[in-house]
Amino acid sequence: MFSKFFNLDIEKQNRIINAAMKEFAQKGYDRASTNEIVKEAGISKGLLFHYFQNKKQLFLFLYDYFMELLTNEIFKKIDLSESDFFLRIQQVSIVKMDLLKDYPELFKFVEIAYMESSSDVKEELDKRKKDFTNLNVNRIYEGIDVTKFKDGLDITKALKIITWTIEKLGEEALYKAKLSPHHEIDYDGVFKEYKEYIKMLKTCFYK
Amino acid sequence: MFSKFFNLDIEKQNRIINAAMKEFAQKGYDRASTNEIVKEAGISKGLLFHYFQNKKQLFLFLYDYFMELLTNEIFKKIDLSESDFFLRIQQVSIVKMDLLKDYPELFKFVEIAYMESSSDVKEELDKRKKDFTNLNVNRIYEGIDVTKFKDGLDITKALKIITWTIEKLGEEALYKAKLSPHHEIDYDGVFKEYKEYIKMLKTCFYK
DNA sequence: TTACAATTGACCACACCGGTCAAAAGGAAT
DNA sequence: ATTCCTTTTGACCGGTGTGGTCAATTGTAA
Repeated sequence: MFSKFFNLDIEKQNRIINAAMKEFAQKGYDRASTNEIVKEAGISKGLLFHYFQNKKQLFLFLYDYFMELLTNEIFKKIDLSESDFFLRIQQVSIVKMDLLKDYPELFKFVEIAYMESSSDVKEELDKRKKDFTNLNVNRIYEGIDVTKFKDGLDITKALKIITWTIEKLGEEALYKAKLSPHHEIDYDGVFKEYKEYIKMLKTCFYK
Repeated sequence: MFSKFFNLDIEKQNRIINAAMKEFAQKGYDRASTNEIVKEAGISKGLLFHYFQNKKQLFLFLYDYFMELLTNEIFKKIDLSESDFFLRIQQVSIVKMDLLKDYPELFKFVEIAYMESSSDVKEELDKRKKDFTNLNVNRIYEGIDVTKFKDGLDITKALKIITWTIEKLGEEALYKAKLSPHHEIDYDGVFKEYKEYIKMLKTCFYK
């Protein structure tokens, strides 16, 4: 299907993939412009449509490509036998941060793909979602050692509060980075704050 | 400036305001279409531009209109002498929910205005933000009775965890509503869950 | 009947869109 | 130098939708 594309030198492949991903992430499917993609990738319009039949195929290719990359990266680096929830979720956070370093727009792309989905691609996208979402998301909560939590505690709620806090911390870090001069995330600062919150939540919820 | 507009019967004013706000909330400034606005409002294209010089003025008018409405509503219904943080934030949540009932798209509009801001309106918008944001946002944290919190606790962090949890609860409720058949928020269910979370957080952070 | 304000919607020039295709450029083998 | 094939180009196409205009119509009150 995309064998022609994969015969390109990798550097060019990546230029195209990242340019397209960035454009879709910023503007969503409908508003994303193939003209902008080829300009950013430094190739001609014709070439893009030589490798990808049309805009829709390009988008779905990117979706598959990054979803596989994402799951591979996450489950390669996560130790699912770790039963302490805080350590488990810390692993996830670190993998996410690493990915965010290499592909700054990746999560926005995934979010776009998950939420909006213009009618053009919605149907194809929904097929793919069913195979993926809950399967992998819930695996992160599997095998957690609940005996560490205080007795009588609603553990589901506790896990949610912890997850939400960490998510919001990440969002805050991204927002701060956006306002900073070079749009860089202060990883050390974030991690330090992160550990402080974890400590607080542990005294809250652990025995 | 907009005296012509305010001489219209209120029902028509509201139709125009809500149609425009909805369109901007859904698509952001650039993609929002004046054609869609007039169609939704049930007026002619010419009339819109009779009352509002151009798209930019219309957007800024809406921003001012709703920001004033929002602050008025919130501070009218909030008892700032209430020094218990949970009760204080509960008041805010209730006001927000009420507003969401009357203006379902309002918060998305505010978010759009706060985040994206096409270059066309960014400059004017930034001026307005400075006057507003921190002034009103931080007032919600003013005069809180910190003696109720456990000794040695990092209160700033605790307040954040509480705020974030409640925000995420709200987001979750909205997302659920989106998936439900009539897009209705299950207020009773949300409020029940809300109280359970509050109870948990109180045992965490209060003496 | 008149005068004025409110309202219409066909119309404009323009920007940009996804996609095509004849032609040019590059490279390897002869 | 010539051939042949692949890779790459970018001008070009028909189409869509835009923000904004304005001559003409309608409503209204004197």
